[in-house]
Amino acid sequence: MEQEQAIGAKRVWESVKLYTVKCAKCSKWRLIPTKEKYEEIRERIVERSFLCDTARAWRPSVSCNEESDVKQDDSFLWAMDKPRIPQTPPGWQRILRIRAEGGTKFADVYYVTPSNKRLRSMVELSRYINEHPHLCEGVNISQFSFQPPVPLDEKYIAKRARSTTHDTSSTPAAGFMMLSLDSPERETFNDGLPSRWFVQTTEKMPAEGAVAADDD
DNA sequence: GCCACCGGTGGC
DNA sequence: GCCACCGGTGGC
Repeated sequence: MEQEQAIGAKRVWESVKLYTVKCAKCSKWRLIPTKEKYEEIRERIVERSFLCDTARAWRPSVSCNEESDVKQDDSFLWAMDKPRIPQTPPGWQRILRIRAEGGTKFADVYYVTPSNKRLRSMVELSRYINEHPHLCEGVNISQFSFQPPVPLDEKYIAKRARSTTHDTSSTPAAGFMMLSLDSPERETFNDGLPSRWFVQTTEKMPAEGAVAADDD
């Protein structure tokens, strides 16, 4: 039997590095330790408000009296995520890729299948499920959502290809990211933004992987 | 040659 | 007007 050797070969790089959710009571940001936990919270945030108390499950000492885990300043790129996105089925990955600043879109969502195939849309997904029933037992399309987050800083996206040719040294959006969830209390944000999830990245990163090594 | 990334567009 | 979908392509 061939192992999953091939799986490690393809590197799938998630833009989001950090996840945070806002306490519905004190409005402070609490970091979420894992993507899995974050997805669990995100799925049910509307029904179950997130509180600092919730974070005690992994951080017993935390309370509303403590300072926010993260400051909402511009050292990060923040994006609002959507609630009710289903938890990713076991064996699959839901990947968020943030695009470079100044483009026409903010982010792409895709799923990586148990056989390490990258799917870009519901069309591709349902085709895959049909063609690989043995890999997709107990899985159906209601468990998937390609809904991307939106940038908190709307200037991140160029509204449209404009005549103004700005020669930005367009930095790759790759960086440390933080995905965070606002409290679900109010239904409308400032300009009727639909939900209150956020993603953050740090400032510019030189390039993917460039930082890691001191060379050799 | 592959595939990550981006823009175009058709359907709503 | 928006956005889901997918084709093109540039960089590896």
